Amino acid sequence: MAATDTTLDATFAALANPTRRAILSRLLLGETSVMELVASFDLSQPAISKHIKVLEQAGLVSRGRDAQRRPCRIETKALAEANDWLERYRRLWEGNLQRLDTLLGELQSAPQEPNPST
Amino acid sequence: MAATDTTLDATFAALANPTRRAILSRLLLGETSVMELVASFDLSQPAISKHIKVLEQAGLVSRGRDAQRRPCRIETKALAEANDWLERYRRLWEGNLQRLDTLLGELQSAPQEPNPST
DNA sequence: GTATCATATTCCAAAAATAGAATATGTCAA
DNA sequence: TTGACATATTCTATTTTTGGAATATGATAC
Repeated sequence: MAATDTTLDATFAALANPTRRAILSRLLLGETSVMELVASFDLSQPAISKHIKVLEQAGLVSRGRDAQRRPCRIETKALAEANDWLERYRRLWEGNLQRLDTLLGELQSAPQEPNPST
Repeated sequence: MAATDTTLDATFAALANPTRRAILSRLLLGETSVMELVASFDLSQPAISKHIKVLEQAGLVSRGRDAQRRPCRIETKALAEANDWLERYRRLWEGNLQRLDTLLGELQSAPQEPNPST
């Protein structure tokens, strides 16, 4: 259920490119063909096809078939896995900060002297 | 407040490497010096220093000073921004699926014939 | 000052990412 | 069939990433 190292590598690497993130944005509006994406992105058709391939191999998009078109749609599983990884870190670390805050709060509850410099 | 394209590029690219994610894991246990990381990772000291630099430039870690040591600690801001980006997509897309489910549910509430193949 | 330890940087090589041009494949319509 | 359109792949060049060896810098101890 948890993402493997390799899966996360592919997912984060796919998300590290602004064109690919923009493609995902576009796909939020609905299934989109390659040529539609080419029209939006000032990149050659092969370049867009390759970006789609990267997204597909990372499991972030899947393809359908509509006559000659191979419409792309977003897949949330890989997105959710990357999300889970980040969430876990964020929570653990914010847990640390929370404990630090608590500690500092406790120290402050038993003050020795007023602090001169703020 | 929202992450720029460039920020997200750097953050996701930094997270796309398993060694760098492992470094972040280690940092969850607390501030760690470069040499401690070198001891854990079967990579040369320069290699580790460079990974730290990537993480630092992505805003994922910051450095302190402890005599000759430059301990690394995790920074949550960049992590949170990447997290927000993913969350937004996940929610929007799951919203789409939700609406689709609703639509299918509505269609099913007014059935024409029993469905023969499950 | 010098010696030592921790870290950073430079230099080099190998591998991967990115992009376009040309070309191949696949699908449909007539 | 052929022609047209959508997409994929190959080839090539450029850039970036990754890593190690050697070296430089920086901080401390003496």
